[in-house]
Amino acid sequence: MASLPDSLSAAPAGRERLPREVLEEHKRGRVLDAAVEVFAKRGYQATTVDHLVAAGRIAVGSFYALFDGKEDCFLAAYDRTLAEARDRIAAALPAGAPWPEQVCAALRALLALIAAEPFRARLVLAESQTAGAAALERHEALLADLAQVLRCGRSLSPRPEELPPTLEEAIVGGVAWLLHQRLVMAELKGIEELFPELALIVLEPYLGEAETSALIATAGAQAPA
Amino acid sequence: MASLPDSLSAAPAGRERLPREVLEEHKRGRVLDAAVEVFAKRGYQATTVDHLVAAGRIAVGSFYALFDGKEDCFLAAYDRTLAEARDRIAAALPAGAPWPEQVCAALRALLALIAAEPFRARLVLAESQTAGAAALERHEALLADLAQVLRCGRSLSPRPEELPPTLEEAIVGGVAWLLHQRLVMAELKGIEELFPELALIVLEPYLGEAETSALIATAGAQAPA
Amino acid sequence: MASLPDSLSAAPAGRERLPREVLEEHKRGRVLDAAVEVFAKRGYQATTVDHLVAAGRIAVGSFYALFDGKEDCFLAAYDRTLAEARDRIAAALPAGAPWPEQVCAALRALLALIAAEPFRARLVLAESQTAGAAALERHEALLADLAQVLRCGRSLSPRPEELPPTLEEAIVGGVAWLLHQRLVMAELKGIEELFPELALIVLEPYLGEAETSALIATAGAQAPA
Amino acid sequence: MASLPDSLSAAPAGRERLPREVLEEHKRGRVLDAAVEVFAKRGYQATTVDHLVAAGRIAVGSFYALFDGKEDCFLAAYDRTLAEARDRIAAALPAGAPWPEQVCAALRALLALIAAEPFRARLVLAESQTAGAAALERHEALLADLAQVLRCGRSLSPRPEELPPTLEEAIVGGVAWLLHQRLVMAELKGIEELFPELALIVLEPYLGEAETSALIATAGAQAPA
DNA sequence: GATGAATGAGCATTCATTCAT
DNA sequence: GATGAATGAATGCTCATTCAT
Repeated sequence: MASLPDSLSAAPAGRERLPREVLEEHKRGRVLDAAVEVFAKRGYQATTVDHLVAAGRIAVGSFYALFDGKEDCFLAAYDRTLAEARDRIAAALPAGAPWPEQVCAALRALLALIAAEPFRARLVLAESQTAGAAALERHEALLADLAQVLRCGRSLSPRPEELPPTLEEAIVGGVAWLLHQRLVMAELKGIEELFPELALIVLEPYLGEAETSALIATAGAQAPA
Repeated sequence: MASLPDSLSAAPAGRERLPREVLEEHKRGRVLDAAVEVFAKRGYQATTVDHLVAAGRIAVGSFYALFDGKEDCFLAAYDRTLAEARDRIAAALPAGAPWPEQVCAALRALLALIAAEPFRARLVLAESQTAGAAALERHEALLADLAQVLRCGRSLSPRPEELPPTLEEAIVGGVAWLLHQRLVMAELKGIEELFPELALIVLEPYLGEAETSALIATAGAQAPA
Repeated sequence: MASLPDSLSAAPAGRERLPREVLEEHKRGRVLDAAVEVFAKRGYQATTVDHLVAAGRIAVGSFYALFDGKEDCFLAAYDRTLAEARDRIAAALPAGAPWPEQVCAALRALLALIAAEPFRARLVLAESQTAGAAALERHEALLADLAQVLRCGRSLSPRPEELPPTLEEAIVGGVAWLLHQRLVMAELKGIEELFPELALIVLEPYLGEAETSALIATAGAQAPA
Repeated sequence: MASLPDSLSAAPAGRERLPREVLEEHKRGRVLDAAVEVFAKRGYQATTVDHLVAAGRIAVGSFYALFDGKEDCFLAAYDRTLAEARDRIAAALPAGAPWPEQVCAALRALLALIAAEPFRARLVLAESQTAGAAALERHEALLADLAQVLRCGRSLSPRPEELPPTLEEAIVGGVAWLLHQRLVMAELKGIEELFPELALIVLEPYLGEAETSALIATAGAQAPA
């Protein structure tokens, strides 16, 4: 679904660039971009195929050539959006830095992304729960994955064995809920200022209050844009 | 409607109980009980009025005499279920006991309720997020309310001012997420064993790790059924 | 349907007046009065049995004991209203006066009735055309009847044989249309001032312009209330 | 929609006519023709969308693509029918002839139209009164329009100031009523023979009995079909 | 006789999906 | 490959009528 490999492998010829597959992919991309906005604005359930078709400036038939139906379109939009977000957040991570700083950077990048792309954020963090079973599964997988990432922090804890087994799921679920709330209330102004709280909530269980606070103060100073 | 004769004539005799209003309410109750199950099993979106009507053993017209429509029925079922759950949990609280023990008792009661009534639990903790705007609002109000209750624990913390402002929302959201996961995966076996983890997650931020663990050990020993 | 004969024939006994049938009739009358208003306000089609039942302060079952259904209720209301109107107009006629003056008196009485009872007027002159086949038939019968009455005027014409055969139907239809228009537009203020025009339209074909105008001037002066 | 290619490419060749829009309009026309018949036969109220769909040989969805609903369909049928009738009657008028002869020609054309297209006549002259507020408004506008046309005749009257102000409304209403009666009774045989009566009713108030009779005799002789 | 709860046929409308052009 | 007209199953809802109490 991501078009990166295409542009890399289609290199041989000189002219006649972007022949079929690329155009195809480009079109799909356009439609998905439009779909993200429609899903985010109207909600998955209230969105009809006609809405998507109108927003994507394609014919109904083309829509069904591109996707299996509404749900498939949503999932494609979800996957694409999530993949891109992952890439961007990965790109924002300070390579080689210690885990806590990576977490801080990831949180910052996440909040920046939400602020920059509220529709996409809504799609991934809110609508994914109302778009049917497959989407819910993806949402659960995402949070489970993030919980797994968080679990690495246990090695930094003085007493890892005393942390509750589902601590990470709870942390991730809690943070997701905080963001979800902001998203559905459309209160995105200053969402980036949530960083200290979130960082505290996420890191405190592993580093303790003192160290976490110190780190946040430092990280706060480092924050670029 | 027309309960005048009832209240006048129903007092003396022992027979002729449950005259009009009571039967009416009883019927509504039956329908709501059936609705809870249908909503929980099929999901709100996949549920049609016909499903509800069939499960409730009433005619379509009667359904619309009882409710304004599908959503109204869901909200009524939600409200009823939540109110009853609140009552039961309140009844399980050790009056006069210190806050942490109250929290433990509430958590235990909650888990017992979920184990005993998985359909109702699903309705309140899972479907409420997919049943439209009004239901989502109720769900948000519920979590906000629980967060408010939790906020009382701050007075027990050695350094309340250093707790993140949205800590309670995160805790409640995190716990709700853990339960939600179990609910949608129908993994309810042994859900009551989640108690120690949940208690740790909920209380640790206020009491610290040591005290919380001690309390849980005690409370664990006390736990009856 | 009119209760007049009842009260006359039920005289024998001293006490125990108005036993069953009269009460029954009284109830029916109340319901019909209410029905007239409902039908006139909402229109026949938009009126439901529930509306009639609510307005008549009776139970649904009683409604069906009184009438065969909505249409039957309308027809009963129509008949009753029309019969009463006929009685009142008949009572307003100057016995023994020549035909043109009778017509004038009837027209005046009709306009006064419309002004005094707009709901009833609407029922008879407007809704009767939208209340199904039976009602339409009654409406046609009414106009045909009035046309027949008008036909008496031919003997006053200098050249009766040259009047078009359907002249009376046209006159009656024309007047009915004028009134219908006022009724549906709820422009009833000053409807009684329509008298000179209507009288001219009705009588001119028989009496000629000059005589008719003179009569109207006279009749106008005579008009009491 | 998308008629651009058509207008560009359709000019030269002789084939490929009636490209998109025309077919579309043709379909709508077919459906409206069928609708006229259905509405006329069953009456507006008794007609369901399913009836229209069946008669029009289209799918339910197509019906709603063509019209907003039953009422919209009726109004479209009414407008179309009335417009065509106006055109045909206008085409039958002897250009340059004096007003009374124009009126006679119009009346003849109207009666011929009714005889030729009884369903359409029923739709316009009868059902328009039972098809809801919008249709009734159209019916009133039509009669008001015709009354306005008639009002031109006043200049031919020896004493225009003595004609009642609403004379034209009464004449038009009267004639409409006569036709309405025939229509709902399905007595259309020999309806064209109504011409002399109608002409007399319409013209006599302006031209007097003698002149009108003479004109009708002449016009009767002229009548072609 | 009176009541009104219960019924369910019937209706208008939407929308995901197909397929001929 | 692209188009969008056509489809019709599915849904929510109303309301005239019945009948047990």
